Amino acid sequence: MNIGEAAKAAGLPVKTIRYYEDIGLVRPARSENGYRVFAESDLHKLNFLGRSRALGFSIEDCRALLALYEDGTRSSSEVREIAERHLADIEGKITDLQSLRDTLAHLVASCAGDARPDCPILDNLSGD
Amino acid sequence: MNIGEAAKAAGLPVKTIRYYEDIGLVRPARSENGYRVFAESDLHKLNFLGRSRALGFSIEDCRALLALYEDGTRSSSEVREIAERHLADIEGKITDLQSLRDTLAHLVASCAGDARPDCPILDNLSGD
DNA sequence: CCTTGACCCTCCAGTCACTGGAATCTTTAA
DNA sequence: TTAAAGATTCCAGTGACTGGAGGGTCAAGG
Repeated sequence: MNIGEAAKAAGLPVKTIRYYEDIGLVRPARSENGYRVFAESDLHKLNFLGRSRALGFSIEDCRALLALYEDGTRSSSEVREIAERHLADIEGKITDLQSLRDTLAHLVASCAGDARPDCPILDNLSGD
Repeated sequence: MNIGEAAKAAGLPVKTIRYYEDIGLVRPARSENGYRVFAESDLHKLNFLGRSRALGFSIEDCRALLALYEDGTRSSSEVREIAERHLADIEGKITDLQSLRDTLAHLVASCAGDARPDCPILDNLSGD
């Protein structure tokens, strides 16, 4: 299976798959002409990576998760720790964004948004 | 006023201020020895930039906001538009993160997190 | 007068996870 | 035969800084 087909099957751009090989996340074989050849196991890894990335895990987290996935002697606590850290990270980001949103929403609501120059948004940014 | 003092006054790292000059957001004067000299107006701009960035506006948004701030003939609708776009962007991000959080929270909750290898998190990532 | 340390300068490289593009080769279908 | 599609490598750019090397400048203390 060539890279284009693998990309379709995994739902990832071709470029991304080449990048994943570059950084050692997948190691597809090569045929005589130099083309990458993806086996079922490679496809499985690509799908795993796609799902992990979609959940927002960093590449390094994905690397660790993939290693744990392939390690039959893992303990689920190792996996859970990674996921917990990521979850905490996301919750922090949500909190930060919510506070930004509240501030911005107030500012937007207070601005007439007409042809006049007076603008509470700019007033706020310039230090009131 | 040298860059170090300006950095303290604006609450920004020295490096960041140099970077802002690089990309044309501020244009401090120079003294004979080549040192940057920050006037009150420069400080004001730096504070404006710090607050805009803290609200999550992109550098290009900041550039536009600063230009509007300095343009007495602006209409507040221009400012409001930028803020509204940014607000919508943030709300989109919050929604995305919340859905990630929900998924992750379920996965974390379903994982024993003990010494055994069985792990619903990995099961999910590998496609069930 | 000299040194020390705190500043300041510029320029280059790295971050993260790709993405775009150039230049080239191989395969496939008409 | 030829054209299109798909493959290859390598280089550069994204956003918004940040770190570091290698140097210049300035005020205070001995």
